[in-house]
Amino acid sequence: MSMNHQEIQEKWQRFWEENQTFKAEGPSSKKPKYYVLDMFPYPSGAGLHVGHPLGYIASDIMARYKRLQGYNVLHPMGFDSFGLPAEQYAIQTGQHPKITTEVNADTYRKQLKKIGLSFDWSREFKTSDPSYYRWTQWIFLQLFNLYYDVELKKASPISHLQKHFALYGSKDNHAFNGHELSFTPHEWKQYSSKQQEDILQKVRLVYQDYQTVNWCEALGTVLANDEVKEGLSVRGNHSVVQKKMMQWNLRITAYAERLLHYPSDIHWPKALMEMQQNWIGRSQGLELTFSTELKENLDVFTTRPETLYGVTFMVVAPEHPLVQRVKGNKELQEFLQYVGRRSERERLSEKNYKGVFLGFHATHPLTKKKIPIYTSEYVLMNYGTGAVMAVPGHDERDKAFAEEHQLPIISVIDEKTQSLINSENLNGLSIEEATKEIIKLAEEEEGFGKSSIQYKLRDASFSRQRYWGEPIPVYFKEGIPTLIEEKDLPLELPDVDEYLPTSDGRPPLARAKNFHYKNHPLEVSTMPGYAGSSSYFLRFMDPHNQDAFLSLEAMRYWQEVDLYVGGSEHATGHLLYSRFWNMVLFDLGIVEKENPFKKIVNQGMILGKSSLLYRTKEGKTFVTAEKKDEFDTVPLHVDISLVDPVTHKLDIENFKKWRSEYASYDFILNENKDYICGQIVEKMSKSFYNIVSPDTIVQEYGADTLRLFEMFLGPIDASKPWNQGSIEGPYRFIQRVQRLFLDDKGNLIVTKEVATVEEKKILHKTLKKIAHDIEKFSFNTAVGQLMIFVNEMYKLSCHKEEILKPFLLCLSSFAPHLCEELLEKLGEKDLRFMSYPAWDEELTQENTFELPVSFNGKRRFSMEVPLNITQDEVMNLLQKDDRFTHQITGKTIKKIIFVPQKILNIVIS
RNA sequence: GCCCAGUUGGUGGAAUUGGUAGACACGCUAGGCUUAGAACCUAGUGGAGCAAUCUGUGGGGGUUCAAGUCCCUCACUGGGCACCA
Repeated sequence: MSMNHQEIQEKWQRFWEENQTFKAEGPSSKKPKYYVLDMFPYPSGAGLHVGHPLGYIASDIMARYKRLQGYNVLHPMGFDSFGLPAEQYAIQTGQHPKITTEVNADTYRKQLKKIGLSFDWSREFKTSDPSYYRWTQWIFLQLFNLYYDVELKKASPISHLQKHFALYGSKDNHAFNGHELSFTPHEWKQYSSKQQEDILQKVRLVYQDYQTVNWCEALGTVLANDEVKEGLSVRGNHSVVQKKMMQWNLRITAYAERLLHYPSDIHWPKALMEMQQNWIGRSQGLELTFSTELKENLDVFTTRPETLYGVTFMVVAPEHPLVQRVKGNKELQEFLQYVGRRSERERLSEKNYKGVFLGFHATHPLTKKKIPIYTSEYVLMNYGTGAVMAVPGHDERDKAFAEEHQLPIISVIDEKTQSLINSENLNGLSIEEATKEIIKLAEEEEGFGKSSIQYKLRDASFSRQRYWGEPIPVYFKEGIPTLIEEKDLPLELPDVDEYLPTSDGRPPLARAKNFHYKNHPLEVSTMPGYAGSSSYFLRFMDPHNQDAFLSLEAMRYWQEVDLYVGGSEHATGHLLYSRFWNMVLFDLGIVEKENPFKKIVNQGMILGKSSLLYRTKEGKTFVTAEKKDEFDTVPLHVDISLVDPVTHKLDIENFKKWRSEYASYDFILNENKDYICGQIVEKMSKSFYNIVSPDTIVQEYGADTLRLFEMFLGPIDASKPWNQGSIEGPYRFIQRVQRLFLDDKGNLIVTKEVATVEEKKILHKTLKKIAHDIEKFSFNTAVGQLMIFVNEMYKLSCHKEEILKPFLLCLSSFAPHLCEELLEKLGEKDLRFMSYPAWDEELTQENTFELPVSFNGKRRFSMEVPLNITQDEVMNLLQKDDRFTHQITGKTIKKIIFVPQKILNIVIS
């Protein structure tokens, strides 16, 4: 009789809770620290499916393993609880999102505990708790009071800059973006408070500005670039248009260069870093000034300075200021109207480059030729200078435009020799030499340009016209955005009668009564979803501190997240914003490390297997999968609980009950009179009826089996379908482990016998391999090793405590409930006071090995030899071996390759 | 279009980084136990062949004594970016 996993789970989960087993020690701990963090979830109404815990289980194994290794492990969990679904539910039902959030978080917490995850729940918070978002708002205050100093390369207090302005005006200021300012100290003093603030807004790290934003009418809010895909909102697929609005923004562009660099001790997946680097999109080039027939010059940015002689026309974005200078050009007006009508999406998909000549010219800085200036959609206002020097000879888009408008195309680089042609005195130079030469000309001799670096990264929009988010701690004093005082934080989210925008289109917070501060109106937009998640990992270090965001002791002790587990989809969102906030806090001396996450592991997605019925297009009939091609059918998702997971046979009776509208339908069956469903692998989703809940698995097989199974599915970072059939393996393994310790009646059969060398060797090799696999995050092979160990014990009929007890410690990170129970039966009180067994290095080594012997690269046989055998010794042995003499009879040995401990290859002819 | 990752039995996946494939598990086959079934235990299991042996890591080519692993090329799958000058 095997133990009841339900009972054991409940027993130990209660034990852990009562004894606060996983509570991390404070910063005064003498132990070394290890901080393992999971990307905390948004608690949705659907609860967890088996895909969610994949990363949690992996990080939990690491946390438990590190505890056994003697580390003080911080392994917290919380909830990213601000967000759209709760708000939309509130709009529909009138229920306060706080309540929805609470209920959903409770469900999540319960589900997570059932899996036996060793979180320190004493540190839990939700981002929507006022006691937490107080500190999110506090960081907003910091950002508001900072500018980025390009000389010091760090954030600095805005008060320094104010002093500079009063003494020297805008001259020689080192503020990022400060070059746009131009005033004397006298003028500064004459400015009104409002005018001064308008200037400061141009340099603050969080600032208000009219911005062309991604406005989603259907969601009634502004979206960040990464929340929009191909002109549609990522959430809900609603259409998104460009609109000018007064918005709060984060000046993340100031940190573009610093965000590009990672310290050498950081271990992130390569793909993740590349994604971030592409997103930041640094390009080095030359900014050139072309004089025009108007008063204004035209600045362009190019990464190909060497093609300067190939410029035959200029193109500026339709939004470029130069375009507005043109008056009374009917064709241009029509064109601008046409552009204005088009959505972002249409503009991007356009491959025929329409454009209009503006009616005047620029002068080429070297040839002094007149170059016509055009405007076209393919040039973007928000990259570089919003204007390009067109080189149709070497740029596809410029070429397409030139062909469309019959403009000359000059080739300046010979394709064969890769050297310059048609470029006057540059002719014959290599691309590299020519680039240098042009830069020299531009910067020094002729002075028409300077080296420049451009980034694709844009400032991040920080306003949302939404209710369920952190209120922005700003009020408007005579129209001047002013911070509320730190002592008055948190600025709590007010109650409203409805969660919709007002009739005049203002955000829901505008509905709140008395939403004022010192009799002035408060900001009514709220922070975006990423605000709450951009510093939560720091707050976990010191979650109950009422006086500070993070105490000095906690910061010095915990330093950074050692291991961060989560999905790679956060590469350009959460992970980038978090690094940015962390860098600002680093500049302020509030955090110890410039980068917050030392190692990141991206877990893959567990996909669902959906079942499909095939309905004929006309007629009320379903066709079995084998015969679906004989009919014209449309697929229909059916709940996987109605389908046999192995045979894919449909339970027709229950299907008809599930969907009564199909009760009268006919079923065309196969030869065996069965209806077989089609299968496809896709994301687990409510709407596909393919969700497998961890709760049912835990109930049927136990939490330990679930944990082992999820780890055994494959590499942690791979996406893989949930394949329920193979859960039997880990389930049997758990049973087999039990049977090593207990007989059918549940009596302990473990003996105190002394272990043999062979048994010890197996144990110590396992201990070593498992430790290595865990460190390498190779959990699937680790589980394999555990299984091999148990198989070996069966073969040897070994029930010796000396061997089995250390094995339990090794297993306990994977299957904690079972191991606690068995260890208790062996007289151990509490896993907390035990440690991962040290292995004897000598016992893990073999002193002989199987040397493969091959001839001409073909393996013929192998022989057991001592580890350190020499080539001569091997050859001596071989002379006496029939298998060798047989092979070389009548042949000559041309060459012998002997690689110690690897192979002996004999080349014969 | 560009960048990255991948392609190994019926299935999920191993392979000490160039050392002679397929660990572990599922499934399947046979046997044992059982009145029977379930569970469990034992053995087998890439393909072909009675066998020796041959052949095999998406296709083609190459480097090497030796290639799943390195190079070139093509195909496919997944992910990211995409008028970024």
